[in-house]
Amino acid sequence: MYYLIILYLYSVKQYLFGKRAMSDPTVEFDVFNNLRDRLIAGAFEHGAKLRAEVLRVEYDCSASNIREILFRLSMAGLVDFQEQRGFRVPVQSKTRRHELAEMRILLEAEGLERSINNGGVEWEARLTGAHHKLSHIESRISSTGEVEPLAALWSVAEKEFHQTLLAACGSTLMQTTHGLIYDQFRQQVVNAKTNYGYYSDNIVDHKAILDAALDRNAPLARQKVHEHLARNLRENHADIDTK
Amino acid sequence: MYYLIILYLYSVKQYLFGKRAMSDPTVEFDVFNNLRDRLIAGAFEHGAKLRAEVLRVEYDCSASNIREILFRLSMAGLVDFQEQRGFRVPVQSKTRRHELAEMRILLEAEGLERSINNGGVEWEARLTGAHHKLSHIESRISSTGEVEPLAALWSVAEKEFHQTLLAACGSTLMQTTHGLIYDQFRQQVVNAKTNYGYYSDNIVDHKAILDAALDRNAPLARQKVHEHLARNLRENHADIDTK
DNA sequence: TAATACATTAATCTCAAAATTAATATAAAA
DNA sequence: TTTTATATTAATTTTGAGATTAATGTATTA
Repeated sequence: MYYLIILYLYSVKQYLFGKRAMSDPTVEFDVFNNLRDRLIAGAFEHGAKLRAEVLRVEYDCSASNIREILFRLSMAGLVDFQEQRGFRVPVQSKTRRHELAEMRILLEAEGLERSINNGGVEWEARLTGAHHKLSHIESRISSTGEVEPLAALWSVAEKEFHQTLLAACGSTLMQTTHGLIYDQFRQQVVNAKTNYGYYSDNIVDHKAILDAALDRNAPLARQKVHEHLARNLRENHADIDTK
Repeated sequence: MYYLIILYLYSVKQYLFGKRAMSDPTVEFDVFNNLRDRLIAGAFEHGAKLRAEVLRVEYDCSASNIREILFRLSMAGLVDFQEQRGFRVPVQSKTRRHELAEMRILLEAEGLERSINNGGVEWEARLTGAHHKLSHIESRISSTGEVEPLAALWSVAEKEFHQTLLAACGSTLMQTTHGLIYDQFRQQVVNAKTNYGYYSDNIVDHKAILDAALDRNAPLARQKVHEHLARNLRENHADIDTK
């Protein structure tokens, strides 16, 4: 039928203008990652509506694409969805921050202990490298006293360090689960008006965790992870709406 | 403009044929839950392709609808997605079952301890009730020796019991996370050819967990949860493809 | 025979518009 | 004035079809 003609014309077009490489991500994939990063980085006001039509023009794609992506992000806990009334950025609440911190402690303490037991020298090297990059950034922050200019760099370095704690735990499920929780925690804590979730104690905290890990001291490592994150169980973050 | 005429005609149609109640779930919601339940119950062969066109006619909706739902289920870990080559039922693997069991132990032990510390008499009542229903079904299974006829009933009762263990832990995040893990575990274990994940030791296991919880003996409760689930870390489930 | 290129089919991905519902503004009634 | 009902606008949900890519079959060549 004439379907073949269309396919042929399409192959001619591909020959003339080139085609997308198979390894390239689709539009969906691109937009998904970008939108996720923006949600984690606090690019939207908490509680703000995420209208498909608005994002559609912003990303130059269809509303269906956006809808699929928002559904996925809602399953990742980064977007709230209500039937017939659309998608929203989750509101920041003390309770939610509290629960996310607890879950991080549970997963990172357990995962780190397993990494300490299973990991070899290559894991130690990876962890040391991640810590080096992170502490470099944090010392620059502490010298200038300004988080803002280095917030983006710090975010990726801090995530890398904490993910590496679990890198040798032997369970991809534990790592991916932790990744989801970590992102939600970051979204809850990040606030453009203040410190992006950065604290001055971070330098000593991260160092203590690193040292305990390299010493293969699992109980101490668990304790240091707990101390590092337990701050979020106490402080009120008065700058953030408590709702 | 003439847009209003259409809206008016639509209101006439609603008057004549009735309209969906606001509390009713949308098509999406319905199909999502049904498809999730089927995936957990083992209605599809593991590794089977989930083609949007097939499911579309089955559920009498559009392919976009199915696509959105499959994306959501993929984020829940119940469906595998690959760009440009669609959705599949996850294959059953020993590694995955192992990791899911480990995560269940971690979450249920921790969650149960917190429930023991926080829960009141109403939680005890709920747990006792859930166990009563479960043990009733399990004793019937053990007397007949046939799991099949009661598999569906047992599945919901077992989930209810294990969810109730965390019901008073004070963290909705921990409960929802556990729910996701539990469903994936069930999907991995369920196999229509064998026992749906049921074991004869379940009766004494569940009873031991209940007793420890009612005794407010957190360490013992943790141990019993571990013993109950650790079976999945040892046995090979030779009946299931190990891949 | 095996491997490669091409033709064909079948799937996935993208899109825009129609169908349906929610939200808002306005008028009528209490 | 307050409330309620109605008209209007704006959003979400659903659909089907076109665009693009993957998978399969067939012929050609080494």
